[in-house]
Amino acid sequence: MTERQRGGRAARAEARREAILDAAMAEIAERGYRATTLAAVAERVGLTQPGVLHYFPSKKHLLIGVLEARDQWDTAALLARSTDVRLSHLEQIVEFNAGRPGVVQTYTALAAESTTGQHPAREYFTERYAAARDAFALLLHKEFGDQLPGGLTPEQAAPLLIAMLDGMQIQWLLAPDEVDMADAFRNFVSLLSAGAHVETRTDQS
Amino acid sequence: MTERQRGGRAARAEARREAILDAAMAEIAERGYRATTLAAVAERVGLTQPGVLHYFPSKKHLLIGVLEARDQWDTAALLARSTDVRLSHLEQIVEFNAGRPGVVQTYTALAAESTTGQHPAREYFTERYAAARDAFALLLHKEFGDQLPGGLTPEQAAPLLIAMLDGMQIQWLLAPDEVDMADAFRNFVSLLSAGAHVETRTDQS
DNA sequence: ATTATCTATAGATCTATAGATAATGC
DNA sequence: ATTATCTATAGATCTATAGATAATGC
Repeated sequence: MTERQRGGRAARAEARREAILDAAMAEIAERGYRATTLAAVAERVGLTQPGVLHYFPSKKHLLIGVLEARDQWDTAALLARSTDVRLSHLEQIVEFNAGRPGVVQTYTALAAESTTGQHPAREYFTERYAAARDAFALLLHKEFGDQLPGGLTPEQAAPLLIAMLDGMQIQWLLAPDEVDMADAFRNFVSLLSAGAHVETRTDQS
Repeated sequence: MTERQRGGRAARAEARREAILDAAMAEIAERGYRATTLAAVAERVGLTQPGVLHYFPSKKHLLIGVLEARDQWDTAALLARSTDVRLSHLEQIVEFNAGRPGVVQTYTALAAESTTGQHPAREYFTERYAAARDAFALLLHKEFGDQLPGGLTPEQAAPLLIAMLDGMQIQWLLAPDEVDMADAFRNFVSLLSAGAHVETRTDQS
């Protein structure tokens, strides 16, 4: 820790790596992974292109680095860690992310891009979505029990909720002024709460 | 018509163009637009790469051609044309498309890809989604009136429905065995019908 | 004549490697 | 010594153009 504060060689290297990841994230958010060039990432951090490759030996390694550095904003990861997240927290997260385009954008665009061809992140996203479905199902179960409106189970509703968030992301990225992520989320939750046999009394009613 | 059957020069040219569009569509579905090469498209139709450029003067023109040839499967376009489409028809379309990966896949992947950077299809998709939101809102209005479960209006529910379909597409492309598009659609419709003040009696109840 | 295709290639990128040089810390 | 960066460049692609040749139909 003192070492980090003093700024030894290792600490500065770590700072560089993070700066490169930030730059890569921004580039990927703007162009997608395939259209991102190492040179553009390099320029963003003030290095030459081989300079970047000193820290990440290939473009693929860089992508993996970006994906692994996700945990702060990845909702699924959050749910996996925390045992007691409720829908109201999720709303805050959605709202927070809506204000920071670059980050979430990176993930939705990357996820969609990863579905095509032999993409280096395909496996990553396949596993991530499977985990997200489980985590969301658990959350919905805690929130609504095992009977949702329309006779849906939490397991059936979870993928819909995730899909809705991803799909809204696309619409929002294309028309940020006409579409509101947080509103959409609230509306969807209303749908899930609608039939709710008021058996789970909410604290604010 | 007889001209087409006889196969005049123009007719054969038209057939070529369509074959090229099919090939391009397949390539784009597999790799996305940016990763698709003219050479790969050419090989698929048995031409050389400049041979393809004889029909579409640039890669961008080819993409535009693909997008404009969409009308058969584009749900939004269908809704725009037909005045009386109901949710049950929509379900059939979803089911039909679920069996023909390549086509819908192309559009969802392209739509997501178009959100990044200066993508040649960005404007196309922006307009398409705006039109889709209107069309779906109209459809929902006809189906459920102006009061949906959770107090949602058709205008609020329409983007959610579209988003859900797009998002499910991503999940399905990543895990075709764990995810079912048609099921998801039916489940979402259940959600929309749930609170439904049984004023519209369903025939099977 | 016009249209369809081909070969050849210019020109633009991009990733990744090789090898040199500068800076840092034991 | 080790690490950080740079310059230079090989090698791989890709789009698009130029120009030649073959096929087709008035």
